[in-house]
Amino acid sequence: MSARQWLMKSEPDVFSIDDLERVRVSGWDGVRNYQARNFMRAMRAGDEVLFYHSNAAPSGVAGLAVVAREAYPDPTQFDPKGGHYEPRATRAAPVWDQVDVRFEAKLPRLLSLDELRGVPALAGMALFARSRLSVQPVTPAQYRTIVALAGRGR
DNA sequence: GCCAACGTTGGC
DNA sequence: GCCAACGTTGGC
Repeated sequence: MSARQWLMKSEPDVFSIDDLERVRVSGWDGVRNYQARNFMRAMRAGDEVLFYHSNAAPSGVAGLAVVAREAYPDPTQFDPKGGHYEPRATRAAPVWDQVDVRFEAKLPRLLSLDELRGVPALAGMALFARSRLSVQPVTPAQYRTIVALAGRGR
């Protein structure tokens, strides 16, 4: 089966596309929403990811990544001193998963949420209707549209 | 920093 | 199982 496409949000103050470029591969830890977790569980190695900067000025799609490792337990859920501790989780029965993503590219320019909202081909994106969902599927057509937009300029 | 939207928790 | 209270996300 060919790769599928996703959008994943990160606050650039915490972890940006530039950080991913530096480290090349990173675990996508800290997701604490069931729907987002379930989407990560559905990811397969090689799936394509739009790296979205949230809580930014402006927010928008900043780069491309690829799923490098499929879902496995997020280690931060076991750390009582960390901000992502999950008291219900045990090693035998973890609650939260993460995937690893590999840096692919920075887009030639950031595609802001505001600009994406104005693109008719993207009208159905979960990004607009489900603004709080930090991991979400993207259709191949939406993915292609965004990559093409980034290369074309405004 | 504010606050609306919305997901989660917990009392009943 | 309902739903009010609470906490978090994320745009602005």
